[in-house]
Amino acid sequence: MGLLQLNSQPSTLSSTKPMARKTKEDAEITRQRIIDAAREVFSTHGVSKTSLEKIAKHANVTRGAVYWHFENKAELSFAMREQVLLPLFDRMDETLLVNNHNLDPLQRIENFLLATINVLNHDPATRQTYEIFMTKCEYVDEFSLVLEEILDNCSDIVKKLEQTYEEARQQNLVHLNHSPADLAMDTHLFFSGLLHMWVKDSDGTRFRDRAKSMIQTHLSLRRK
Amino acid sequence: MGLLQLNSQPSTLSSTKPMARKTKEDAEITRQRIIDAAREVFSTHGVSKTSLEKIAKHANVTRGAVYWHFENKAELSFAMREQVLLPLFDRMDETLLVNNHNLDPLQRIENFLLATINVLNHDPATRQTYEIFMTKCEYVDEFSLVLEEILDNCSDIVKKLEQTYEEARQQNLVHLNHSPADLAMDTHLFFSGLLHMWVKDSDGTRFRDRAKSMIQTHLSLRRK
DNA sequence: TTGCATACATACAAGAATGTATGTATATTA
DNA sequence: TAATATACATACATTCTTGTATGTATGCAA
Repeated sequence: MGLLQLNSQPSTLSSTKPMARKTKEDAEITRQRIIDAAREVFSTHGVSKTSLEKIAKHANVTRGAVYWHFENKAELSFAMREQVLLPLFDRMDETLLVNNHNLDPLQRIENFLLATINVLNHDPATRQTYEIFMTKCEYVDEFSLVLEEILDNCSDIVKKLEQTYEEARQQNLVHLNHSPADLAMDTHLFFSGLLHMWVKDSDGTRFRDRAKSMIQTHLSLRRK
Repeated sequence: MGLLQLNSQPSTLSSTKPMARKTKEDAEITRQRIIDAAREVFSTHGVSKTSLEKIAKHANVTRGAVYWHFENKAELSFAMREQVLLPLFDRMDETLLVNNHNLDPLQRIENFLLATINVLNHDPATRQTYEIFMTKCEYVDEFSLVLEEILDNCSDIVKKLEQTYEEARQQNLVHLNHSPADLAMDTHLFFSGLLHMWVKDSDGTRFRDRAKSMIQTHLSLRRK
């Protein structure tokens, strides 16, 4: 699926003569096709056991094309990761920090968590990318850098959660005997665990259906 | 390290003549040496990029020995995993369920979480194994089975936590508006997230020192 | 329109890893 | 003590994968 010829050229539908393309737009399409193919193959065979040859074939190109657009498998997967990370952080800022529709801070936190789960439920690309980087990827060599990035991002999330909990404290929505910093970290750890469970329950029978309910429970646990 | 000759034979310390051993005890030692070597190499290079040749050399044996004791790399890593999982579950039952020293249920939960972190802090083998299976292993092919096991184990843990929270409820230690099941799942997700953070913060500068404090906070959040 | 850079495809060389087959010396058992 | 199974070491064949080098057709710029 997703492997139909996407040429803008007169589509001679048989690919007997692989004609060389070159417009910048076509190249960009090829690049994206490679990323999409990589995601699909990674998610079934894991990063290590996926050769660039498999990815290329899945994208209807040759390894030449892959090496043209990406230095190697690691760089390709990093590009793949960025495509879902950037929207995630945008969503976080929008949902969590912007005072939407006069929602109270705790509701904004709940909405942020629910929104993330929603995206995972409805966007296969995001879901697969999460699965790949959480259960089908080994954080060694070049991938060690990703671990550092993840820790940085976590700090960022905790910081923003803390900011929101601070608002909640000022509005007297939470019990006063816990600091916003602690509440933020507890929520972050909860959500991190939730995502891991959600991803691991890939057939969706054991945990995924409980996720949203658990988010509501978690928030109600700290509302005054 | 850990590669000293462990022969019970007259230790001709130079290994110029690799003599064939055979007592059952020696074989068991060899088997354990292979597991130890695998753990060390896995934890630096990841499972996929570790060849059986590397493991064998690190254990001062040949691939022949590895293939004698284990079917393949997957089976070897499964054996490695079992060695830390069994003690974990024993510890859980002891710490969590047995009514130690008349500790109240919430204290027993706290102790269980703290004890697990303590083991990670003090036992390098357990720590490395956790790191391997959380960040240096891809859950595809044969390893998919491990994911199922993990989900089963999680259900087990949640069940025991729920049991303990039920005790706490009966002793009026927690707020009554949350079910033991929800409290248990929330705690499990918290701890799952905590372990992932703990493991990822491998240099220990960002998160590990906060772990114990976060556990105490988490428990105090639900104490009446 | 000529020429160069782009966007690939193809070809090549080399190493690495796996599984198995085989050799072999020593414990163990009968 | 002879026979067999154990516990490996060694050798071999094959497959996969990677990186790079090279070929080439086309878009685009001057």
